[in-house]
Amino acid sequence: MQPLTLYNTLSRQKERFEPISAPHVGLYVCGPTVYNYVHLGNVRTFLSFDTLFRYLTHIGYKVRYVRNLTDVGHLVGDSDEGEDKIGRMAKLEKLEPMEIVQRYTLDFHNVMATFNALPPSIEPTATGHMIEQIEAVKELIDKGLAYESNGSVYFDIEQYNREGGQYGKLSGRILDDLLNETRELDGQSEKRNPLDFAIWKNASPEHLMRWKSPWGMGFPGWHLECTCMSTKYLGTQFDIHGGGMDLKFPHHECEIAQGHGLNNHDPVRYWMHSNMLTVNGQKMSKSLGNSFLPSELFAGTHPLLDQAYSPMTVRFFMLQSHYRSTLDFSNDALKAAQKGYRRLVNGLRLLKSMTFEAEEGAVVEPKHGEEVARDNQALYDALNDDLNTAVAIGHLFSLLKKINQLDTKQVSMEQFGEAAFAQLQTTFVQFFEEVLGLKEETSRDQTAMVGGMLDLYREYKTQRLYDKVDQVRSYFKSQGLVIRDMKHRIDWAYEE
RNA sequence: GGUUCCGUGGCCGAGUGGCUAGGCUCAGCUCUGCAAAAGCUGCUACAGCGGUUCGAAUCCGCUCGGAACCUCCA
Repeated sequence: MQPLTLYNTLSRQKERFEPISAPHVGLYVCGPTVYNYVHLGNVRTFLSFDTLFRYLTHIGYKVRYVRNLTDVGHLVGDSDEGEDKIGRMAKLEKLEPMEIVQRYTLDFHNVMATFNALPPSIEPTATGHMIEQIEAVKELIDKGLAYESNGSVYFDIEQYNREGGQYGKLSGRILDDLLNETRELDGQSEKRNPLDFAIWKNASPEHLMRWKSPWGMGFPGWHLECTCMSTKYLGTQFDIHGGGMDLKFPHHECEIAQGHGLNNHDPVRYWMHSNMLTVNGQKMSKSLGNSFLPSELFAGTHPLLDQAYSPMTVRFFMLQSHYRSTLDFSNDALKAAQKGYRRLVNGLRLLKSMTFEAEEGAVVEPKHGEEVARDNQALYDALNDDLNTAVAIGHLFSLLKKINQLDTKQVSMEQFGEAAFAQLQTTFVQFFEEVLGLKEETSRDQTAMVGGMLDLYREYKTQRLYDKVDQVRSYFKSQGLVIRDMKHRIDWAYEE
């Protein structure tokens, strides 16, 4: 197994990754709230963890990757007093909440597939785990860590800390500071302490989404679903929990409190947080109104873009930075990424079409094999170092040079050697496709190409080059197309 | 105000004590019917000021600039 190190937010340093029970790895990532289209900032986080999932799998772990869908409980606006996001959209659009959830879930899945992200092993929903959540609330009340107030239930942070909990340890916050700085908010009278967070919310009849509970009709608090679902599918303690940096506080802090409260030990060994995608140095977010939708990118319709960019260009662009660094989104940066990505794809195509052939007794220059082996090792080293995809890509470019040299015969296969060539193929293809999740994108619109072929056909016909004419016809046929050679017009059609 | 992070060559972006990351752009060369591709070469930076050290982009301090979190957000 590779000596993988990961940056653990809890310890604020890179740590050697040791799973609880190798070769099995439990990975949980906070998924989207499906009340709107996902934007590229959201996508970046999911692609970062997709790469982690791919690499863990590549180096031999059996990963159970759980990524939830939040379809209830995530509130709009301040604290615990906002409206439910799904419910709000449902009212606005006069739809059933489940219609909202369905629409944006489908969009999310499409977008992730477009970016060549692998689906998680389990994709649980908050509404599908109502029983587990109600049970967890009961248990926390029984343990004296939560209290009911007006039909809502709150997690008691002071009590939790009195019993040895360390609320704030993930985000580096000191409880006393938090207490001193908390603003006064409306409706806090229900809580014993402004920092206490809702694990169950009372819901009045106007609420579209509400469930029966021992505390009346209501819905679960946002933080609770991740605790319940991660516990259910990965156990009370699992290996890796990921999410965007903006979830560190309070969401993940609350998850630790709930998990610890329920099971008397921390729920997670390694906490990983991916950094934000920025636009002109500012975080991309819906509320700031500077977000890009994937569809705007593919169509090039966003006002800040001067052309369209393909999904793989964007994936490559994101991989060229480290997941813990902010990444700034701009035309120039994307253009550079597009060029680089295409060069690598061209290399991939060449490499796949090459075969080793050499005369017997040819003299092999060992340096090629050594260099390929060195790059291969460097690729592993880079990814083992907290998933440094940027450095890994650098080594892919180093291998690309070898591919091009072979292709242009600047280095002969004889010199290169069979073993070196085999490793070049394996390493390049595996890292490019399997680990980094990049792939060749065929150009989608072939209308222009067909038109050009048709022009050639006309030309050959005029010149009475009937061999060529037949050749062109058979090309069309091989693509399921036919040429319609009519009196006044030549056109193509789908073969019927 | 509190906590944390960042400031790298024309652009993007790795790198945390000595060993030129890489990509894009630009210039030159080789190759070449043209065009391209490819290969080679060049452009050698670390916000500013101090300090530690034989040696700092990398550690420490200050200054300037920017960001995230502290409230829903990937």
